[in-house]
Amino acid sequence: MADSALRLVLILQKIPRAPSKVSLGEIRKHIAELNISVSDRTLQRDLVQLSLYFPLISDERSRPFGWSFKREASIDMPAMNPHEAITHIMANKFLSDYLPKTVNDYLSPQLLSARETLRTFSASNLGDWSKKVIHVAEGFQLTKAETKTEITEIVYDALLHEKRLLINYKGKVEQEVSPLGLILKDRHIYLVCTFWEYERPLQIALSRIDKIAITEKSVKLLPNFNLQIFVEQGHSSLKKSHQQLEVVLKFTKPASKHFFETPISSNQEIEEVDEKFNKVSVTVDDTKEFRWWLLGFGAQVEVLAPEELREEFTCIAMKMNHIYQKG
Amino acid sequence: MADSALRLVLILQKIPRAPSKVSLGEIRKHIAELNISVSDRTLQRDLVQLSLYFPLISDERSRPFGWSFKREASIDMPAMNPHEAITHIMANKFLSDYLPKTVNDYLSPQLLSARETLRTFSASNLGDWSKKVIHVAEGFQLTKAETKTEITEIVYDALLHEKRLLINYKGKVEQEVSPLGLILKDRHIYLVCTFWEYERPLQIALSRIDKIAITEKSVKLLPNFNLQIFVEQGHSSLKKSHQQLEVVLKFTKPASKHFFETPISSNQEIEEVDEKFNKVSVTVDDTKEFRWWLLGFGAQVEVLAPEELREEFTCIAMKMNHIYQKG
DNA sequence: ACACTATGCGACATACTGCGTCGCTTGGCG
DNA sequence: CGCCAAGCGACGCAGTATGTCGCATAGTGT
Repeated sequence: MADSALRLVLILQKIPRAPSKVSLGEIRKHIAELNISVSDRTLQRDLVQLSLYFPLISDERSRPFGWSFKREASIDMPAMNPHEAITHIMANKFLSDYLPKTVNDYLSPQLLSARETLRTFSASNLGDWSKKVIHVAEGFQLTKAETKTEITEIVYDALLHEKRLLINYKGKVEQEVSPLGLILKDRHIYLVCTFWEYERPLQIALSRIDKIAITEKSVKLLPNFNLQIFVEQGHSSLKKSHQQLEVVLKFTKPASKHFFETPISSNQEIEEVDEKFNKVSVTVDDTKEFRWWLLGFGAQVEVLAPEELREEFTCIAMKMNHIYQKG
Repeated sequence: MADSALRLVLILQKIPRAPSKVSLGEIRKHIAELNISVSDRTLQRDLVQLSLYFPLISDERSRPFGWSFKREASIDMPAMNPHEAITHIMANKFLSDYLPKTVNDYLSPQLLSARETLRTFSASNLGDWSKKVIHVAEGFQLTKAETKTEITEIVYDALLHEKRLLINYKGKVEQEVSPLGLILKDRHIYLVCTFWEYERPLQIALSRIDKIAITEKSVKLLPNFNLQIFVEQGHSSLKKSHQQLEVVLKFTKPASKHFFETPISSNQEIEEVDEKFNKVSVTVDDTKEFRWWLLGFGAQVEVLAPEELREEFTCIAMKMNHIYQKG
């Protein structure tokens, strides 16, 4: 039997959260794909019925009407299980330290139901579950970039519909760009795009865009563009080379202690030198980041090998000493 | 009739993803609480109906039967809109670089529907959407800890039900612990817990647990325990002090360049010294991490103020120079 | 500016199906 | 072994969901 109630549920499934919307035609198509044939009139009635019980809104400013859920509406199906709920809370704590607020806003419906799930499930009311999970950011944190919601949304739309954008960046004049992709890096979101008819992709931080508008013009296609390769080819100047370094380091024991817990790399070997020092041998990518990280240990580490790296460090140590001695 | 549609949705909402499950009795209770009175027979029929169109499975090995969604099933209501979908993909890329695989496994149903949403929505088939978003990890990355799924699940359960755990940690003998909370730090998940009847909370890395079992014994309660305070009180030795430092730094221009884009803190001021150097004044928390980060610049930065910090750096520079000169 | 078409919506009659009830069967538990 | 709870097939009736038709209105194309 072609159950009408079931059809209502299937329709509900196709209705997105505002500001997205679906037309009756799209719903008809979806229902037809499921081998349910009913007249349009019935679907119209269904929508009206559903809106009695669910927070649906129909945008009647233009025809066909567009149906959507209210923005904050959330109906969780399947019910979130407690493990998933914990995971959502952890993920959220983590993301909120690194990604712009916009990102967490979009994920907040899930977060709310995670909290709700744990609230009803928790053995006692010993406390809010979000207090049982905490994120301690590693390293020194630069300020997190905040991007205006409107700007993020317009960038998303342009990427989705593959339309060009008009942007004002850092107070410069309006530029027309063809969006290609997004890079998450250093707590910022960067838009990779080409300018006007040029073919060289560049990256711009969303947080630095002052004004933005989407156009009707389709993007300039770069058939061979690949974001992964774009990033790897050091446009982002990440890798010093694609080579690996076999490094031998002499650490003070306190400094080396935490490599027991968190290995630098999978082939790490630790060996005791004397009562004050450990020797650590590892293979790492030859990157700027590695040098930066290693320099951070200051006088707690000595580079024993390779010779080139030792020389780099000798040189830096000399220069630093020189800087501070002269004062 | 609209009642029946509403009822179906309410039932669906109560059905969790496998391996959790609900019995008809639990559904009846839930429905009754919402002031809907139908016979059990109707509910049974509803479940059968729903399973025609949704990936429901009923565990008929024992009575009452247990209903659940298939493990990978995801039904998003409201339908995910494209912006949410993009956000999910970004969040996933990001998390997978930092959190154990287990975490992403739990989030994967949403990820699947995000991909599906974008696949149907995308203007062209220019490519998989996941290729339009990329995450470039900042800094030097230590290896990511992987935790066995079973261990994570048991820890979650113990936290949820507030039961003690028996763990074998780093090959030591079995210990009884009362779980208190989770800390995310340095790409690891740490369990904060007390041992036996002791009252001092300690943290252990999930990745270092070899064997684990949940008990029926309730946790030892620490009424005054607060995870936030536990972390802040420097058990994790994060803050050198709660004080702020007014720092003046002299950077080489290349090094200072990226503070224009990514400020160190909100009150940062940059001023030109000469053609080679910029002077940067900022207020920062007085932490180890800040020193580490600053040291990473090597000879590209000079600490001008405060005097104490300058002395620290002078000392480190001397020691480093000493280390490398002796060789 | 025009007609044309798509969409939305009220009314109506009927076939249909969703619902509770009853009773039999099966499995779990003491 | 026996009792009780849960599952499920059958049945009949009430209620309503559905298709159809017709009209109004808003876009669309020429």
